[in-house]
Amino acid sequence: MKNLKLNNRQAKAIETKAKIYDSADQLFRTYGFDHVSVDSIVEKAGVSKGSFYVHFDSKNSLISALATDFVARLDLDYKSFLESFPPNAMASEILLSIVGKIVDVLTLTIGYNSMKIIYEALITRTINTDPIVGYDRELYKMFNEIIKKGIDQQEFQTEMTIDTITKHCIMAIRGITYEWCIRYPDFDLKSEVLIHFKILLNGLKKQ
Amino acid sequence: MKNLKLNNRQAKAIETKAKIYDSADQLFRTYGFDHVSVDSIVEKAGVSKGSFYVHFDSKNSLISALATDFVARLDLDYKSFLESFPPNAMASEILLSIVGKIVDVLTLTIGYNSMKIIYEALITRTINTDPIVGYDRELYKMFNEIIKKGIDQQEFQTEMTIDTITKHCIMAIRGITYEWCIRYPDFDLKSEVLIHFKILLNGLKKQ
Amino acid sequence: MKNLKLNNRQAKAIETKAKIYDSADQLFRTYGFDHVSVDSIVEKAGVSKGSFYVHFDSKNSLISALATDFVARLDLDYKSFLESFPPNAMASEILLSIVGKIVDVLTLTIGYNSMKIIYEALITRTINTDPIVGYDRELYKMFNEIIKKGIDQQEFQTEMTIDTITKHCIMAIRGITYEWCIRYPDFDLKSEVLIHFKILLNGLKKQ
Amino acid sequence: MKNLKLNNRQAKAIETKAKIYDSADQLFRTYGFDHVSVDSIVEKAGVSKGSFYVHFDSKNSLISALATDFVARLDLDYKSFLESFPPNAMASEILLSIVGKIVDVLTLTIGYNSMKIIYEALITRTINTDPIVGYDRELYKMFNEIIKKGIDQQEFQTEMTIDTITKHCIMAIRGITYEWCIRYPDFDLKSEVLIHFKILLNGLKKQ
DNA sequence: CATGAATGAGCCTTCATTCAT
DNA sequence: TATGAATGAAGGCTCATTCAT
Repeated sequence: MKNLKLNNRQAKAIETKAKIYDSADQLFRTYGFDHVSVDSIVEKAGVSKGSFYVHFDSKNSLISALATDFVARLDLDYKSFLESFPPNAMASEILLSIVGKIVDVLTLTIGYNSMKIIYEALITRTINTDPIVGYDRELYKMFNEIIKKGIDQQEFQTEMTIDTITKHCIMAIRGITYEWCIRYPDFDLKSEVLIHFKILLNGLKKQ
Repeated sequence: MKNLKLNNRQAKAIETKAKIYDSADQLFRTYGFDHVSVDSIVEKAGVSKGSFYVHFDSKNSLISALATDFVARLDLDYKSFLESFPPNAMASEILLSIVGKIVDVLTLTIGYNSMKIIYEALITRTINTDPIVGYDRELYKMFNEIIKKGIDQQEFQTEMTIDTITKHCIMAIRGITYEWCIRYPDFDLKSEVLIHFKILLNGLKKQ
Repeated sequence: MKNLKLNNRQAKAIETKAKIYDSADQLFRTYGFDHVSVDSIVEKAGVSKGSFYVHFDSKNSLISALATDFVARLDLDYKSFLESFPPNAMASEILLSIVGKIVDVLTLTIGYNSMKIIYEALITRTINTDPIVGYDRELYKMFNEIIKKGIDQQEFQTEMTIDTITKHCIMAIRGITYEWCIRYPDFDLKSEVLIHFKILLNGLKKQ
Repeated sequence: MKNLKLNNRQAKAIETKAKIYDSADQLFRTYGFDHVSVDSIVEKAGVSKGSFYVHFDSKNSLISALATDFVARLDLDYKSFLESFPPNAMASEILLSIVGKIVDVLTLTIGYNSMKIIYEALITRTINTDPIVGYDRELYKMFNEIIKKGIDQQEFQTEMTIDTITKHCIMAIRGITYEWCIRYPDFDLKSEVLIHFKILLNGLKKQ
């Protein structure tokens, strides 16, 4: 009986936390981390301010949690996309496809607003950036595999390590996305990324 | 004689403005635009708050002025560096040299702190970003010339326009610098930029 | 028991709000809305500035609340005064009495200082003027009844609508009160209002 | 020769003063006294801030000068209008005409904006209100004459002194104009003034 | 007379966090 | 767990006036 009560309370607690989490998510995507106050979050969630600090240490820790989950979901999506390729597909093709997929997600699913907010947060470092830029992020592993395949298939040169090439590919995407963020709306992310990768892949080819 | 007197007054005014300007510059470089208050600027400058608003319309306009001047000085420096090359130098060599020079300035002269602040401001768009990212910035013109030379010398392929290549080169630098900003200190800007350009130049070569 | 506790907290909060409210009321009456800062209000109330914004959205909303309550109390007073008249009293007599009562309240209870502040605010429109000048204010209804009675009793002419006469009566009071505000202390509000109403009532009589 | 120079200087000075005066006039009419800064006045006038304080003791004294001149011009206009009546015209007719004329000037020539600003200033008393509300204002003399004529012609009752009636007439206009200011644009000044005067004149008639 | 740089008090509002209940 | 009142530092900006030149 006591357990049951506790479970009820726990369930309520989880629900409360979820309400805060979801409200924050929506608000942040719309207005950015800096322009959303704890007040507005709890108001939208319909809970008290005190509750907020019961469930999250600070505004920043909520942001971090949000970002981590977000990236994890993203990479899961990319992974399933990647698994849809036949084993004998060429690495450069796969690379171009996944890059295209990523850019589509950035522009269509996530959208400029949210991306800008994330890229702001990354450089402002009010949050733990590791889930997003850490080399153990799932995304890096995926790229790594593809590059490795390219080298094994003798499509890519071996002058640089797989890790190096991986890093530079993802860095390129991030760099061009940053450019997109600061040039929006006068910048077509997809075409620019594809152009850049065309040069990069050309430069990586075994000659 | 009257001119002299006026000049004295004007000189004082210029001095005051400079004190504000310099104090702001130092504080911004250390703490970032958002974390420096007008109060702290005028305190450091040893002038009144009213004086601040005599010389600058707002905190933002001061930031803009600062950024514009900054970039102009930078490009002047790059230009004189560029002019030191012999006319028959190869485009890819010049490109690599100037890129190296730029990175040296970013890391050694300007420093991480200041760069991060600028990159923050760029994405936050609290400032007029045009002097920095506008395609009429002197830097673009310099790169343009070099690329053109490379094409004329039949070193680079002609599949893309000069402007496109120029943009992608500078975009690459900016992208990697952004990466530096979010990875510092675990990131060697110079070596990464050079690696990236090695790939890029390789991909741009006429084959 | 829990309710009791809650009530204690709520009581404290109400008390805090009241302290702010009362302090503001006193200060406004003395110095006028424009010359009382939020700082001075919270200082007088002995609470923090943050508390002010917990209880009121803005300085202006406090002013509005103050004005609305003020007028409501006033009209309640007038109403009870009005109800003290015997049903067969003549309309002109009642009118003269209530006008006299109003003027007494304005001069003796409220006082010149407060009145001037309200009349300033009315014309500056820094506040929502509706509770004071809106035709649905209780005062208008009272006057309406009296005028109607006067017409029913064939004391007043029927050339104008009841509403028109009502408006002009109240407008006259307001106009003369404005005159008082700009001529104080060289102006006897009561005698001037009575003279004016003597003329007005004379002009309204059935002939 | 010295005189000539001085005269030139004096002429310049007068011109400077006029420029300040005119600029202030325009700005005040548009934005109100409180919302026009000395800075904006001198900017519009194309003179220095120092010059402003050479010619006017303060912002307030400029406002006062402006108001005085303004009223004087107005009354001159009313006077010439009054003189156009035939000597045997009835007082009530003249009164109604001049009142109509005044209201036309208020609404059409001066306009709501300026009137509101004046009525604000009157009650705020940042300025010397005497030129506007002083009983020695030309307007009072004109009304006085008309009322006197009405009494002489046995049109008006003699229960009140000429001065009293005069005051109440002008007070009525001012009161209704105040009402206009706080109700604009939902208030037709002219028709309301005429209605009010119809009642008043009716109440003043000899019976 | 003219200039305009300098002053500095004043003002409203925001917000993350704490803590007693 | 949940509440929400209370805190207080921080921040950008306005403006009438002065005064040295």
